[in-house]
Amino acid sequence: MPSEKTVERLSLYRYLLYGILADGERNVFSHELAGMAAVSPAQVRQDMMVLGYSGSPNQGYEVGKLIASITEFLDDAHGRNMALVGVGNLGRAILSNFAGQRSRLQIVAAFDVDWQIVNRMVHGCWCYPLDKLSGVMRDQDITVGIICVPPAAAQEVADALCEGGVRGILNFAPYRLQVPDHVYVSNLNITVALEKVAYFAHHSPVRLETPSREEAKV
Amino acid sequence: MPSEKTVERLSLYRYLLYGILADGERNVFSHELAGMAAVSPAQVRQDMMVLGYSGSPNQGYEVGKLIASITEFLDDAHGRNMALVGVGNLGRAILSNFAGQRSRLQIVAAFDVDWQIVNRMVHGCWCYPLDKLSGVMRDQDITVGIICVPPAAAQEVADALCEGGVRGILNFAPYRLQVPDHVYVSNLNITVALEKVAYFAHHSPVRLETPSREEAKV
DNA sequence: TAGATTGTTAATCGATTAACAATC
DNA sequence: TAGATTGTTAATCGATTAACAATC
Repeated sequence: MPSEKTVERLSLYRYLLYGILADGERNVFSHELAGMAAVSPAQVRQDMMVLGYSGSPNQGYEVGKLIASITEFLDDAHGRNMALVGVGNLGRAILSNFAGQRSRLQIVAAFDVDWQIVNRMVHGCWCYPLDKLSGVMRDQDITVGIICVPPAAAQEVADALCEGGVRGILNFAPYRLQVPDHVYVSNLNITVALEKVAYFAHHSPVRLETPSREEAKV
Repeated sequence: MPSEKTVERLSLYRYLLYGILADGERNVFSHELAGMAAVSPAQVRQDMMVLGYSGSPNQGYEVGKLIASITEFLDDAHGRNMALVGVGNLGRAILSNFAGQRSRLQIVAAFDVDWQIVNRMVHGCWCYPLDKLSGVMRDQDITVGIICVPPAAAQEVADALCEGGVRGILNFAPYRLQVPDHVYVSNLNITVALEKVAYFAHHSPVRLETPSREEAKV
Protein backbone atom coordinates (compact mmCIF):
# COMPACT_ATOMS: atom_id res chain seq x y z
CA MET A 1 0.00 0.00 0.00
CA PRO A 2 1.76 3.16 -1.21
CA SER A 3 1.55 6.37 0.83
CA GLU A 4 -0.55 9.34 -0.26
CA LYS A 5 2.61 11.25 -1.06
CA THR A 6 3.85 8.47 -3.30
CA VAL A 7 0.61 8.44 -5.29
CA GLU A 8 0.73 12.23 -5.63
CA ARG A 9 4.29 12.07 -6.90
CA LEU A 10 3.48 9.33 -9.40
CA SER A 11 0.62 11.42 -10.74
CA LEU A 12 2.96 14.40 -11.05
CA TYR A 13 5.69 12.32 -12.69
CA ARG A 14 3.24 11.12 -15.31
CA TYR A 15 2.24 14.68 -16.09
CA LEU A 16 5.89 15.71 -16.42
CA LEU A 17 6.67 12.66 -18.55
CA TYR A 18 3.90 13.53 -21.00
CA GLY A 19 5.68 16.85 -21.45
CA ILE A 20 8.96 15.10 -22.19
CA LEU A 21 7.26 12.64 -24.51
CA ALA A 22 5.80 15.52 -26.52
CA ASP A 23 9.36 16.53 -27.40
CA GLY A 24 10.17 13.08 -28.82
CA GLU A 25 10.86 9.59 -27.51
CA ARG A 26 13.87 9.37 -25.21
CA ASN A 27 15.05 8.27 -21.79
CA VAL A 28 14.96 10.25 -18.54
CA PHE A 29 17.29 10.15 -15.54
CA SER A 30 16.18 10.16 -11.93
CA HIS A 31 17.93 13.46 -11.24
CA GLU A 32 16.19 15.04 -14.24
CA LEU A 33 12.74 13.99 -13.12
CA ALA A 34 13.66 14.91 -9.54
CA GLY A 35 14.51 18.45 -10.61
CA MET A 36 11.19 18.91 -12.33
CA ALA A 37 9.18 17.43 -9.48
CA ALA A 38 11.23 19.15 -6.75
CA VAL A 39 12.18 15.96 -4.95
CA SER A 40 15.49 14.13 -4.51
CA PRO A 41 16.79 11.67 -7.11
CA ALA A 42 16.72 9.00 -4.42
CA GLN A 43 13.03 9.71 -3.95
CA VAL A 44 12.40 9.17 -7.66
CA ARG A 45 14.30 5.88 -7.62
CA GLN A 46 12.40 4.73 -4.55
CA ASP A 47 9.11 5.54 -6.28
CA MET A 48 10.26 3.49 -9.27
CA MET A 49 10.73 0.59 -6.88
CA VAL A 50 7.18 1.01 -5.57
CA LEU A 51 6.07 1.04 -9.18
CA GLY A 52 8.04 -2.10 -9.92
CA TYR A 53 9.49 -0.46 -13.00
CA SER A 54 13.23 -0.84 -13.59
CA GLY A 55 15.53 1.47 -15.46
CA SER A 56 19.02 0.66 -16.63
CA PRO A 57 22.22 1.95 -15.05
CA ASN A 58 23.65 4.81 -17.08
CA GLN A 59 20.58 4.76 -19.32
CA GLY A 60 17.81 5.91 -16.99
CA TYR A 61 14.17 5.15 -17.65
CA GLU A 62 12.30 4.83 -20.93
CA VAL A 63 9.73 7.61 -20.88
CA GLY A 64 6.99 5.86 -22.83
CA LYS A 65 7.19 2.63 -20.87
CA LEU A 66 7.39 4.54 -17.59
CA ILE A 67 4.17 6.40 -18.39
CA ALA A 68 2.52 3.08 -19.22
CA SER A 69 3.78 1.63 -15.96
CA ILE A 70 2.47 4.55 -13.87
CA THR A 71 -0.85 4.40 -15.67
CA GLU A 72 -1.15 0.71 -14.94
CA PHE A 73 -0.27 1.35 -11.31
CA LEU A 74 -2.73 4.20 -10.88
CA ASP A 75 -5.25 1.86 -12.47
CA ASP A 76 -6.63 4.28 -15.04
CA ALA A 77 -7.85 1.44 -17.19
CA HIS A 78 -10.89 1.34 -14.92
CA GLY A 79 -11.85 4.81 -16.17
CA ARG A 80 -13.50 5.98 -12.99
CA ASN A 81 -16.72 7.91 -13.35
CA MET A 82 -17.02 10.91 -11.07
CA ALA A 83 -19.90 13.05 -9.84
CA LEU A 84 -19.65 16.72 -8.90
CA VAL A 85 -22.05 18.24 -6.40
CA GLY A 86 -22.47 22.02 -6.21
CA VAL A 87 -22.41 23.78 -9.56
CA GLY A 88 -21.29 27.18 -8.29
CA ASN A 89 -18.28 29.08 -9.54
CA LEU A 90 -15.77 26.50 -8.33
CA GLY A 91 -17.90 23.60 -9.44
CA ARG A 92 -18.19 25.02 -12.96
CA ALA A 93 -14.43 25.61 -13.09
CA ILE A 94 -13.78 21.96 -12.26
CA LEU A 95 -16.45 20.79 -14.70
CA SER A 96 -14.76 22.78 -17.45
CA ASN A 97 -11.61 20.75 -16.84
CA PHE A 98 -12.91 17.27 -16.13
CA ALA A 99 -16.25 16.96 -17.90
CA GLY A 100 -16.55 16.14 -21.59
CA GLN A 101 -14.61 13.64 -23.61
CA ARG A 102 -11.52 13.18 -21.45
CA SER A 103 -10.58 9.54 -21.45
CA ARG A 104 -9.77 9.16 -17.75
CA LEU A 105 -11.17 10.72 -14.59
CA GLN A 106 -14.33 11.90 -16.23
CA ILE A 107 -17.10 13.79 -14.46
CA VAL A 108 -20.21 12.18 -15.89
CA ALA A 109 -22.86 13.89 -13.75
CA ALA A 110 -23.28 17.15 -11.86
CA PHE A 111 -25.82 17.92 -9.14
CA ASP A 112 -27.29 21.04 -7.59
CA VAL A 113 -30.32 22.15 -5.63
CA ASP A 114 -30.86 25.36 -7.63
CA TRP A 115 -33.71 24.84 -10.10
CA GLN A 116 -32.19 27.51 -12.34
CA ILE A 117 -29.10 25.36 -12.79
CA VAL A 118 -30.45 21.83 -12.99
CA ASN A 119 -31.80 19.90 -15.97
CA ARG A 120 -29.40 21.31 -18.51
CA MET A 121 -25.84 20.92 -19.72
CA VAL A 122 -23.02 22.75 -17.93
CA HIS A 123 -19.61 22.62 -19.62
CA GLY A 124 -20.59 19.43 -21.37
CA CYS A 125 -22.03 17.72 -18.30
CA TRP A 126 -25.68 17.16 -17.48
CA CYS A 127 -26.78 18.74 -14.22
CA TYR A 128 -29.34 16.79 -12.19
CA PRO A 129 -31.37 17.88 -9.16
CA LEU A 130 -29.66 16.72 -5.97
CA ASP A 131 -32.42 14.31 -4.99
CA LYS A 132 -31.59 12.17 -8.03
CA LEU A 133 -28.05 11.61 -6.72
CA SER A 134 -28.23 8.02 -5.46
CA GLY A 135 -30.13 6.77 -8.49
CA VAL A 136 -27.84 8.40 -11.06
CA MET A 137 -24.76 7.20 -9.19
CA ARG A 138 -25.87 3.59 -9.38
CA ASP A 139 -27.00 3.91 -13.01
CA GLN A 140 -23.70 5.40 -14.16
CA ASP A 141 -21.41 3.39 -11.87
CA ILE A 142 -20.04 6.50 -10.18
CA THR A 143 -17.53 5.79 -7.42
CA VAL A 144 -15.83 9.17 -6.86
CA GLY A 145 -17.54 12.35 -5.68
CA ILE A 146 -16.44 15.98 -5.67
CA ILE A 147 -18.03 18.29 -3.10
CA CYS A 148 -18.17 21.99 -4.06
CA VAL A 149 -21.08 23.07 -1.88
CA PRO A 150 -21.06 25.53 1.04
CA PRO A 151 -19.79 24.00 4.29
CA ALA A 152 -23.26 23.95 5.87
CA ALA A 153 -24.46 21.51 3.20
CA ALA A 154 -21.29 19.42 2.92
CA GLN A 155 -22.16 16.67 5.43
CA GLU A 156 -25.61 16.20 3.95
CA VAL A 157 -24.09 15.82 0.48
CA ALA A 158 -21.46 13.42 1.78
CA ASP A 159 -24.18 11.27 3.34
CA ALA A 160 -26.02 11.18 0.02
CA LEU A 161 -22.83 10.25 -1.84
CA CYS A 162 -22.17 7.41 0.61
CA GLU A 163 -25.77 6.31 0.20
CA GLY A 164 -25.09 6.15 -3.53
CA GLY A 165 -22.06 3.92 -3.01
CA VAL A 166 -19.22 6.41 -3.32
CA ARG A 167 -15.73 5.17 -2.43
CA GLY A 168 -13.70 8.37 -2.65
CA ILE A 169 -14.53 12.04 -2.06
CA LEU A 170 -12.60 15.19 -2.90
CA ASN A 171 -13.98 17.81 -0.54
CA PHE A 172 -13.50 21.52 -1.24
CA ALA A 173 -15.80 22.60 1.60
CA PRO A 174 -14.02 23.70 4.79
CA TYR A 175 -15.71 21.01 6.86
CA ARG A 176 -14.44 17.72 8.27
CA LEU A 177 -16.77 15.11 6.83
CA GLN A 178 -17.88 12.04 8.73
CA VAL A 179 -18.05 9.02 6.44
CA PRO A 180 -17.87 5.22 6.76
CA ASP A 181 -14.40 3.70 7.03
CA HIS A 182 -14.40 2.34 3.49
CA VAL A 183 -14.81 5.83 1.96
CA TYR A 184 -11.60 7.74 1.32
CA VAL A 185 -11.82 11.51 1.82
CA SER A 186 -9.30 14.15 0.76
CA ASN A 187 -9.82 17.75 1.81
CA LEU A 188 -8.67 20.65 -0.32
CA ASN A 189 -9.18 24.00 1.34
CA ILE A 190 -8.28 26.90 -0.95
CA THR A 191 -8.71 29.49 1.81
CA VAL A 192 -6.21 27.68 4.02
CA ALA A 193 -3.81 27.40 1.08
CA LEU A 194 -4.08 31.15 0.48
CA GLU A 195 -3.61 32.03 4.13
CA LYS A 196 -0.53 29.84 4.25
CA VAL A 197 0.98 31.61 1.25
CA ALA A 198 0.10 35.00 2.73
CA TYR A 199 1.80 34.02 5.98
CA PHE A 200 5.03 32.77 4.44
CA ALA A 201 5.11 35.65 1.98
CA HIS A 202 5.72 37.87 5.00
CA HIS A 203 7.62 35.44 7.20
CA SER A 204 10.00 33.69 4.83
CA PRO A 205 13.50 33.24 6.27
CA VAL A 206 15.03 35.51 3.62
CA ARG A 207 13.38 38.93 3.44
CA LEU A 208 13.47 41.56 0.74
CA GLU A 209 14.42 44.15 3.36
CA THR A 210 17.38 42.04 4.44
CA PRO A 211 19.15 41.02 1.25
CA SER A 212 21.43 38.01 1.38
CA ARG A 213 25.18 38.49 1.37
CA GLU A 214 25.44 38.00 -2.38
CA GLU A 215 22.84 40.68 -3.03
CA ALA A 216 24.46 43.03 -0.54
CA LYS A 217 27.81 42.73 -2.30
CA VAL A 218 26.22 43.90 -5.56
CA MET B 1 9.62 29.70 12.38
CA PRO B 2 6.52 27.51 12.40
CA SER B 3 6.18 24.68 9.90
CA GLU B 4 3.83 24.83 6.92
CA LYS B 5 1.62 22.25 8.58
CA THR B 6 1.39 24.33 11.74
CA VAL B 7 0.27 27.39 9.79
CA GLU B 8 -2.30 25.33 7.90
CA ARG B 9 -3.67 23.96 11.14
CA LEU B 10 -3.88 27.39 12.75
CA SER B 11 -5.80 28.66 9.75
CA LEU B 12 -8.16 25.71 10.03
CA TYR B 13 -8.56 26.13 13.80
CA ARG B 14 -9.57 29.74 13.29
CA TYR B 15 -12.18 28.73 10.78
CA LEU B 16 -13.57 26.10 13.17
CA LEU B 17 -13.49 28.53 16.08
CA TYR B 18 -15.56 31.06 14.13
CA GLY B 19 -18.16 28.33 13.83
CA ILE B 20 -18.13 27.73 17.58
CA LEU B 21 -18.24 31.45 18.29
CA ALA B 22 -21.35 31.78 16.14
CA ASP B 23 -23.13 29.50 18.61
CA GLY B 24 -22.27 31.75 21.56
CA GLU B 25 -19.22 32.63 23.65
CA ARG B 26 -17.69 29.67 25.45
CA ASN B 27 -14.50 27.73 25.99
CA VAL B 28 -13.14 24.87 23.89
CA PHE B 29 -11.04 21.88 24.89
CA SER B 30 -8.08 20.57 22.96
CA HIS B 31 -9.76 17.23 22.32
CA GLU B 32 -12.84 19.00 20.97
CA LEU B 33 -10.85 21.12 18.52
CA ALA B 34 -8.73 18.07 17.71
CA GLY B 35 -11.82 16.10 16.75
CA MET B 36 -13.01 18.81 14.38
CA ALA B 37 -9.60 19.32 12.79
CA ALA B 38 -8.78 15.59 12.63
CA VAL B 39 -5.55 15.85 14.63
CA SER B 40 -4.54 14.66 18.09
CA PRO B 41 -5.27 16.71 21.22
CA ALA B 42 -1.52 16.82 21.85
CA GLN B 43 -1.12 18.39 18.44
CA VAL B 44 -3.59 21.12 19.31
CA ARG B 45 -1.84 21.84 22.59
CA GLN B 46 1.51 21.97 20.84
CA ASP B 47 0.10 24.44 18.33
CA MET B 48 -1.16 26.57 21.21
CA MET B 49 2.42 26.65 22.48
CA VAL B 50 3.65 27.84 19.08
CA LEU B 51 0.97 30.46 19.26
CA GLY B 52 2.01 31.49 22.75
CA TYR B 53 -1.60 31.33 23.88
CA SER B 54 -2.31 29.62 27.19
CA GLY B 55 -5.48 27.90 28.29
CA SER B 56 -6.36 26.89 31.80
CA PRO B 57 -6.32 23.35 33.14
CA ASN B 58 -9.82 21.92 33.28
CA GLN B 59 -11.17 25.03 31.55
CA GLY B 60 -9.68 24.79 28.07
CA TYR B 61 -9.24 27.79 25.81
CA GLU B 62 -11.38 30.92 25.47
CA VAL B 63 -12.67 30.85 21.90
CA GLY B 64 -12.79 34.61 21.32
CA LYS B 65 -9.31 35.25 22.66
CA LEU B 66 -7.93 32.25 20.83
CA ILE B 67 -9.25 33.57 17.52
CA ALA B 68 -7.66 36.92 18.27
CA SER B 69 -4.40 35.22 19.12
CA ILE B 70 -4.36 33.19 15.90
CA THR B 71 -5.22 36.29 13.89
CA GLU B 72 -2.38 38.20 15.48
CA PHE B 73 -0.04 35.30 14.78
CA LEU B 74 -1.08 34.91 11.15
CA ASP B 75 -0.58 38.64 10.92
CA ASP B 76 -3.84 39.51 9.23
CA ALA B 77 -3.63 43.06 10.48
CA HIS B 78 -1.40 43.72 7.49
CA GLY B 79 -4.36 43.00 5.19
CA ARG B 80 -2.39 41.57 2.33
CA ASN B 81 -3.37 42.64 -1.12
CA MET B 82 -3.37 39.87 -3.68
CA ALA B 83 -3.32 39.73 -7.46
CA LEU B 84 -4.83 36.97 -9.56
CA VAL B 85 -3.48 36.16 -13.00
CA GLY B 86 -5.56 34.16 -15.45
CA VAL B 87 -9.27 34.96 -15.41
CA GLY B 88 -10.48 31.63 -16.77
CA ASN B 89 -13.03 29.39 -15.09
CA LEU B 90 -10.85 28.67 -12.06
CA GLY B 91 -9.68 32.27 -11.81
CA ARG B 92 -13.25 33.54 -11.79
CA ALA B 93 -14.22 31.00 -9.13
CA ILE B 94 -11.45 32.23 -6.87
CA LEU B 95 -12.27 35.87 -7.59
CA SER B 96 -15.86 35.22 -6.56
CA ASN B 97 -14.58 34.12 -3.16
CA PHE B 98 -11.74 36.52 -2.49
CA ALA B 99 -12.49 39.70 -4.41
CA GLY B 100 -14.82 42.40 -3.12
CA GLN B 101 -15.20 43.73 0.36
CA ARG B 102 -13.60 40.95 2.41
CA SER B 103 -11.52 42.41 5.18
CA ARG B 104 -8.53 40.12 4.91
CA LEU B 105 -6.81 38.35 2.02
CA GLN B 106 -8.37 40.51 -0.62
CA ILE B 107 -7.75 40.12 -4.33
CA VAL B 108 -7.47 43.73 -5.47
CA ALA B 109 -6.48 43.20 -9.10
CA ALA B 110 -6.91 40.54 -11.78
CA PHE B 111 -4.91 40.16 -14.97
CA ASP B 112 -5.38 38.41 -18.28
CA VAL B 113 -4.12 38.55 -21.84
CA ASP B 114 -7.55 38.13 -23.43
CA TRP B 115 -8.78 41.52 -24.68
CA GLN B 116 -12.38 40.29 -24.29
CA ILE B 117 -11.85 39.89 -20.57
CA VAL B 118 -9.67 42.86 -19.62
CA ASN B 119 -10.66 46.42 -18.77
CA ARG B 120 -13.84 45.53 -16.93
CA MET B 121 -15.02 44.25 -13.56
CA VAL B 122 -15.12 40.50 -12.89
CA HIS B 123 -16.81 39.43 -9.66
CA GLY B 124 -16.10 42.83 -8.16
CA CYS B 125 -12.48 42.99 -9.23
CA TRP B 126 -10.99 45.09 -12.01
CA CYS B 127 -9.26 43.06 -14.69
CA TYR B 128 -6.15 44.62 -16.22
CA PRO B 129 -4.15 43.56 -19.27
CA LEU B 130 -1.19 41.44 -18.23
CA ASP B 131 1.43 43.96 -19.36
CA LYS B 132 0.23 46.35 -16.65
CA LEU B 133 1.12 43.79 -13.95
CA SER B 134 4.30 45.27 -12.49
CA GLY B 135 2.93 48.80 -12.40
CA VAL B 136 -0.37 47.88 -10.76
CA MET B 137 1.41 45.67 -8.24
CA ARG B 138 3.60 48.52 -7.08
CA ASP B 139 0.72 51.02 -7.05
CA GLN B 140 -1.53 48.81 -4.95
CA ASP B 141 1.16 47.28 -2.75
CA ILE B 142 0.42 43.74 -3.87
CA THR B 143 2.67 41.10 -2.33
CA VAL B 144 0.84 37.84 -3.01
CA GLY B 145 0.06 36.40 -6.44
CA ILE B 146 -2.28 33.64 -7.59
CA ILE B 147 -1.46 31.88 -10.85
CA CYS B 148 -4.44 30.37 -12.71
CA VAL B 149 -3.00 30.34 -16.23
CA PRO B 150 -2.20 27.32 -18.42
CA PRO B 151 1.11 25.63 -17.53
CA ALA B 152 2.83 26.89 -20.67
CA ALA B 153 2.38 30.49 -19.49
CA ALA B 154 3.00 29.91 -15.77
CA GLN B 155 6.75 30.62 -15.67
CA GLU B 156 6.34 33.82 -17.68
CA VAL B 157 3.65 35.01 -15.27
CA ALA B 158 5.78 34.07 -12.26
CA ASP B 159 8.67 36.10 -13.68
CA ALA B 160 6.38 39.11 -14.10
CA LEU B 161 5.06 38.71 -10.54
CA CYS B 162 8.61 38.59 -9.18
CA GLU B 163 9.44 41.64 -11.27
CA GLY B 164 6.51 43.37 -9.56
CA GLY B 165 7.88 42.51 -6.12
CA VAL B 166 5.75 39.53 -5.17
CA ARG B 167 6.70 37.62 -2.02
CA GLY B 168 4.32 34.68 -2.15
CA ILE B 169 2.67 32.74 -4.98
CA LEU B 170 -0.15 30.24 -4.95
CA ASN B 171 0.28 28.28 -8.17
CA PHE B 172 -2.58 26.26 -9.63
CA ALA B 173 -0.71 25.48 -12.85
CA PRO B 174 0.87 22.01 -13.00
CA TYR B 175 4.36 23.42 -13.45
CA ARG B 176 7.29 23.75 -11.06
CA LEU B 177 8.07 27.48 -11.03
CA GLN B 178 11.56 28.86 -10.75
CA VAL B 179 11.63 31.95 -8.55
CA PRO B 180 14.18 33.84 -6.40
CA ASP B 181 14.83 32.45 -2.93
CA HIS B 182 12.88 35.17 -1.17
CA VAL B 183 9.63 34.27 -2.96
CA TYR B 184 7.53 31.57 -1.31
CA VAL B 185 5.67 29.28 -3.70
CA SER B 186 2.91 26.82 -2.87
CA ASN B 187 1.60 24.49 -5.55
CA LEU B 188 -1.98 23.31 -5.64
CA ASN B 189 -2.67 20.78 -8.36
CA ILE B 190 -6.33 19.84 -8.59
CA THR B 191 -5.68 17.10 -11.16
CA VAL B 192 -3.20 15.39 -8.85
CA ALA B 193 -5.67 15.70 -5.97
CA LEU B 194 -8.38 14.05 -8.06
CA GLU B 195 -6.11 11.25 -9.24
CA LYS B 196 -5.11 10.57 -5.65
CA VAL B 197 -8.74 10.28 -4.57
CA ALA B 198 -9.53 8.05 -7.55
CA TYR B 199 -6.61 5.80 -6.62
CA PHE B 200 -7.49 5.39 -2.96
CA ALA B 201 -11.17 5.05 -3.76
CA HIS B 202 -10.23 1.75 -5.39
CA HIS B 203 -7.30 0.79 -3.19
CA SER B 204 -8.41 1.63 0.33
CA PRO B 205 -7.44 -1.02 2.89
CA VAL B 206 -11.08 -1.81 3.62
CA ARG B 207 -13.05 -2.75 0.52
CA LEU B 208 -16.77 -2.92 -0.06
CA GLU B 209 -16.36 -6.38 -1.59
CA THR B 210 -14.47 -7.62 1.46
CA PRO B 211 -16.50 -6.53 4.48
CA SER B 212 -14.70 -6.34 7.82
CA ARG B 213 -15.33 -8.97 10.47
CA GLU B 214 -18.01 -6.86 12.18
CA GLU B 215 -19.90 -6.43 8.91
CA ALA B 216 -19.51 -10.13 8.10
CA LYS B 217 -21.11 -11.10 11.42
CA VAL B 218 -24.20 -9.07 10.58
C1' DT C 1 -10.30 17.48 47.43
C1' DA C 2 -10.83 14.76 43.17
C1' DG C 3 -11.02 14.88 38.46
C1' DA C 4 -9.98 16.60 34.24
C1' DT C 5 -7.13 19.32 31.37
C1' DT C 6 -3.04 21.95 30.37
C1' DG C 7 2.13 22.76 29.31
C1' DT C 8 6.02 20.36 28.11
C1' DT C 9 9.29 16.78 27.09
C1' DA C 10 10.33 12.17 25.49
C1' DA C 11 9.17 8.54 22.43
C1' DT C 12 7.42 7.07 18.27
C1' DC C 13 6.37 7.07 13.67
C1' DG C 14 6.89 7.92 8.88
C1' DA C 15 8.95 10.21 5.13
C1' DT C 16 13.08 11.82 2.94
C1' DT C 17 17.85 11.66 1.94
C1' DA C 18 22.55 9.68 1.97
C1' DA C 19 25.45 6.08 0.78
C1' DC C 20 27.32 2.38 -1.86
C1' DA C 21 27.72 -2.02 -4.27
C1' DA C 22 25.96 -3.66 -8.70
C1' DT C 23 25.64 -2.77 -13.49
C1' DC C 24 25.30 -1.05 -18.14
C1' DT D 1 37.56 -0.07 -19.28
C1' DA D 2 35.92 4.21 -16.92
C1' DG D 3 32.14 6.83 -15.70
C1' DA D 4 27.68 7.49 -14.57
C1' DT D 5 23.38 5.74 -12.98
C1' DT D 6 20.47 2.32 -10.90
C1' DG D 7 18.50 -0.69 -6.99
C1' DT D 8 18.51 -1.00 -2.28
C1' DT D 9 19.47 -0.35 2.55
C1' DA D 10 20.86 2.55 6.35
C1' DA D 11 20.82 7.04 8.33
C1' DT D 12 18.69 11.22 8.97
C1' DC D 13 15.22 14.37 9.49
C1' DG D 14 10.86 16.18 10.81
C1' DA D 15 6.26 15.65 12.31
C1' DT D 16 3.06 13.42 15.32
C1' DT D 17 1.75 11.16 19.45
C1' DA D 18 2.34 9.43 24.22
C1' DA D 19 3.21 10.39 28.79
C1' DC D 20 3.15 12.84 33.04
C1' DA D 21 3.86 16.44 36.46
C1' DA D 22 1.62 20.88 37.27
C1' DT D 23 -2.64 23.19 37.92
C1' DC D 24 -7.29 24.92 38.08
